Amino acid sequence: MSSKENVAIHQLLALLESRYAIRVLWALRDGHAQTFRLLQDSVGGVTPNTLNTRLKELREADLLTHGSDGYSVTPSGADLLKRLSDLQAFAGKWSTAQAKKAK
Amino acid sequence: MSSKENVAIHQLLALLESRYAIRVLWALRDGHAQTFRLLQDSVGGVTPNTLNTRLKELREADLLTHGSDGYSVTPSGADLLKRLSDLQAFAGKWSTAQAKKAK
DNA sequence: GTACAATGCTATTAAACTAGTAGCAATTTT
DNA sequence: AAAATTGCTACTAGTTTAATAGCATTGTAC
Repeated sequence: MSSKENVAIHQLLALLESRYAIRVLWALRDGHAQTFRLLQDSVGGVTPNTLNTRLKELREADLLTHGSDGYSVTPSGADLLKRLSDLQAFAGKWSTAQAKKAK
Repeated sequence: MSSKENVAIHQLLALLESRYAIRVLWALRDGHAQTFRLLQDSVGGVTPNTLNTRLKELREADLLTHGSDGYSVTPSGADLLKRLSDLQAFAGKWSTAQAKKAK
């Protein structure tokens, strides 16, 4: 019971744990394609080397593609983003709670 | 419109993007506390240095605590895990799809 | 058809992070 | 009082990412 599903989630997390991986997907969550350089700005603070590495990994994972209009998420990537959308709401609550503690 | 919520999600992702961060939380998703060394085994392949760094960060973020029986998630951490639970299902679909492509 | 800007990157060096392994001080168990 | 278990720390080495510069290609304007 700890085999197949655990392997799957570990593979996925190994991919998403790399720095900027989720943020690249997140930047494309509106479905519109973005160029390499625009994506760099959207993500913020990522170097071209790292961005390119992430893009390769995410393409191999079939979470995004590169068409004539730039990079955009695949159906699979869109599915993942849908499942991550709750993070937005959580981040809001969590962030304000953190801010209160800090003072 | 790109300020508060984006800052929040970026703070959260900066935390969760570190290697093993999500997996530490994930290992505690059943609600039971785990000792440092058991956690090391549950997560798998993490060194004590790294695990300790993650635990500090996650404690400061109020996502987990350390009681007399070991480490366990806080209410906030449990909330986050609830919102991440869809990843399990996605990982399953995605993993098998990847396997097909590989052959 | 040629200067121009924008595209997707690659190259290089330095800093930061993580792995691997050993072991210690403090508590709990036997 | 041994022995085991707890949560770590120390140290060195390898991997990942940052910072900055710039190149080759394509399309656009004049």
